[in-house]
Amino acid sequence: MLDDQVALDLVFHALADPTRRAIVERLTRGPASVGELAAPMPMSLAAVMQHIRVLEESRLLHTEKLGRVRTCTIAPEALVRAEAWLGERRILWNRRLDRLGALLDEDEKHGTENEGTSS
Amino acid sequence: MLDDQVALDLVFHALADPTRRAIVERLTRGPASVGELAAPMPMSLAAVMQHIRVLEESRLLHTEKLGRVRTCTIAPEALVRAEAWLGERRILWNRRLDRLGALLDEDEKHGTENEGTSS
DNA sequence: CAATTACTAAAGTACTTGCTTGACTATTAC
DNA sequence: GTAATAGTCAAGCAAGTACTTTAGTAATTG
Repeated sequence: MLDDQVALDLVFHALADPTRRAIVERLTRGPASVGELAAPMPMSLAAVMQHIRVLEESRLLHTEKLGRVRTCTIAPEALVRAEAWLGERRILWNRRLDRLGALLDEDEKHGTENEGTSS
Repeated sequence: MLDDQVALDLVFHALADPTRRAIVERLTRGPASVGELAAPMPMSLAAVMQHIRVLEESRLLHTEKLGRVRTCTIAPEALVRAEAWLGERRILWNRRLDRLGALLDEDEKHGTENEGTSS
């Protein structure tokens, strides 16, 4: 529960940068080396490496070095976790709206005037 | 497309903080005033106000002031947008894995040995 | 072997965050 | 009107971020 919070911190923070999202987008099309990921980016390879480290620490991807090239692969679990958190919020919010709507319908039938949001 | 990127930057950055996620979680149960949101937090009301501003700028919530109390309400569109981005990545990744799996099955039938990741 | 390639490590820097405190402004209550 | 409430503004600060450059190391190639 507590580590869960930290994990979400890391994932959302990792995704809050366009370069890092671009890396994730690239990797959904298949694994790539650090060099391949850096090539289209308007910054130094060292900078891209730092982004990769952030993504790895957030568990959005994992890497493996073979010879002199490090290959990066997406690791979907972290992505799924973030999606689950968002989905949960959406569901709870919609459920609440439904309840509110139902209450309003009830009130309409009985001709009452107050909203009835249980504080 | 370009503003889209900025919007995602803002939403993910806003969600990368546990205090702000707690605010969003609270608001999924219904609107609340700044004071109500600040009460359970281990920081000054001014600090909570700043978090609320970040959330508002990311369009995760909207606020309205009536008399001397400002009421905050969740605004689900931004949340849905972030969820959509994540969902898209997951779908593309799974589709790729399916294709890869199908190729491996094919290869097995034909008794070939190479993987066939189109570089 | 020497040169190239593919990364890695470290230090420096401009900018941004997440707070704080203190002073201030409107409402509302007594 | 005076006092309490609910929020706002702004300055300041410690820590963190997103880069850079420079100087490496370990694999591969010719």
